[in-house]
Amino acid sequence: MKKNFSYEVLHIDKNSGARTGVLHTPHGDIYTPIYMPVGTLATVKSLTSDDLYDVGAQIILANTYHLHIRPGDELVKKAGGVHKFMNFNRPMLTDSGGFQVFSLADIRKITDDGVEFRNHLSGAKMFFTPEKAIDIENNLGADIIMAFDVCSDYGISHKDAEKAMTRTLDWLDRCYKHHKNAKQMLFPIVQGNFYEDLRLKSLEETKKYCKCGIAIGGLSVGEPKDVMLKMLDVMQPHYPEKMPRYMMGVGTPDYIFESVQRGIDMFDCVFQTRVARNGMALTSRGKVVLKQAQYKEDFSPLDPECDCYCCTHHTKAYLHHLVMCNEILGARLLSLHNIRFTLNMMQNIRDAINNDRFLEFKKEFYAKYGIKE
RNA sequence: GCCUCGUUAGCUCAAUGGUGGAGCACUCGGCUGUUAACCGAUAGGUUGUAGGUUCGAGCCCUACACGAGGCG
Repeated sequence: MKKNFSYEVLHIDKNSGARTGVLHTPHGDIYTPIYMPVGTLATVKSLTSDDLYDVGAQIILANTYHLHIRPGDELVKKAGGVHKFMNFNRPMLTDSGGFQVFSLADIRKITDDGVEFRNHLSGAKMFFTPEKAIDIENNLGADIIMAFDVCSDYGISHKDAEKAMTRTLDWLDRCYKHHKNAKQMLFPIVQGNFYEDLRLKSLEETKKYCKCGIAIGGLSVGEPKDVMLKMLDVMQPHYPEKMPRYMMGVGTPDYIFESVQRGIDMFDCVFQTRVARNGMALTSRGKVVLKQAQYKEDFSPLDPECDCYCCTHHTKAYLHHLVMCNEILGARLLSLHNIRFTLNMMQNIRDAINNDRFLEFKKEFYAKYGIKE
C-alpha cells in the first residue's frame, strides 16, 4: 500500500487547525487543502480533460452508482478503467453510491445486508451491498475509492442516528474485507449524524480502518451552519494526524474556509458546476447572478482578478447573453471559471497556511467576497 | 362585393352565460459526496371598438375595425 499511497503534512498553521500537505497516488500528487470537481458520469459536465488540466484540477470525482447504471462498470473496465475511458490522467476518486441511496430516499429500503432501491432511470429494483459497491469501484479503477456508508437526515432521533452509524461501521468492515486491489486506496467515512457522542464514537471506530485517509460524511445535508461547524469542532482533536481528512460534499467558499480552519484537507462539491449551468458565478467580489438585467450592457470581465479563459476573453454582457439564450457555451465558460476560481482560492489558502497567515487571509477573503463571520 | 373562421397577458393558446387561466418570455430568488443546461416566486388583462339582450356577457345579437382563407 505504502508504495502507491502516502500523505505528508507539509505545514501546520500556527494560529488555527489549518494545514498543508501532499497526498501521493499512482496518478500523481495532490496538494492539500484541495477542492475536487465532481464528474459523476465520468465527465465534469461540459468540460474536457484538457480544460480540467488548464484550470488546475488535481483530482476529480466520478460516481459508482451512476456509472454502474450507465454505461456499466464492466464496460468501463473493458475500456481500461475510468481514467482511460474518459482520458483523464490525473488522480480520480469514486464515491460509493451511499449518497445516492440517501438522495433517492423515497424509493429505498435499507437492511443490515444492503439497500434495495429503484434505478432512477428504468425503475428496476436494484440491490446494493458493501461488497457490490467495492466490486464496482474496483472495476472503475479510481485511485481513491469510498466505503459504502449510510447517510442520514438532519433531525432524526439519536436511536435512528446510532443505527445508521453502526450500520456504516459494519459495512465499513465488509468493504475492507472485500477490497483487494492495492492500487486503490479505500477511504472510510465517519457518520454519526448531528449527535456529538455518535460522531466521536464513529470517528474512533473508523480510525481503526484508516490506512491513508479518512472522510467525514453526512454533513451539509440541510442543517444550520453552526450545527455543522459544531460537529467539526467536536471531531477536530481526534483525527488521525498523518492522513488527509476529506469532507464530503462541501462546498461553498465560506464552508471551505471554516472547515480548513478546523483541520479538513479535501473537499468535493457539485455547487461550482451546477450553479455555473444555472447562470451563477463565484468571484472575488462575491456571487454574480448573470441572469440579472444589470449585466445586459456590462462589458467588464466577470472577475478582473481571475486568470481563467472566461475572464480573460469575455465580458459579463456576453455571458448574460449566453445565459439568457440558454446557450451551452455559457454553462461551459462559467463551469470553467467557477472551478478555476475555487482552485485559485485553494492555492491562496495553501500559501496563506504555509506563511502562518490563514486567519488573516480568511478575513481578507470574507471582506471582499461579502461573507459575514 | 359576398361567405367562413378568427381577434383574450409580450408571444402561442384555454375558459357550460356565473370569481378570466396555462405554457413560454420577462423580472427576481434558490442550488453543497449531481435523478439538476434545474427548481421556485413575483409581476403582467377596460377579453379589438361601439352598442344591445340578460339579475349577470370573453361567451348570445347588431354594426364597425383588423387578420386569415374561400367564392366571384
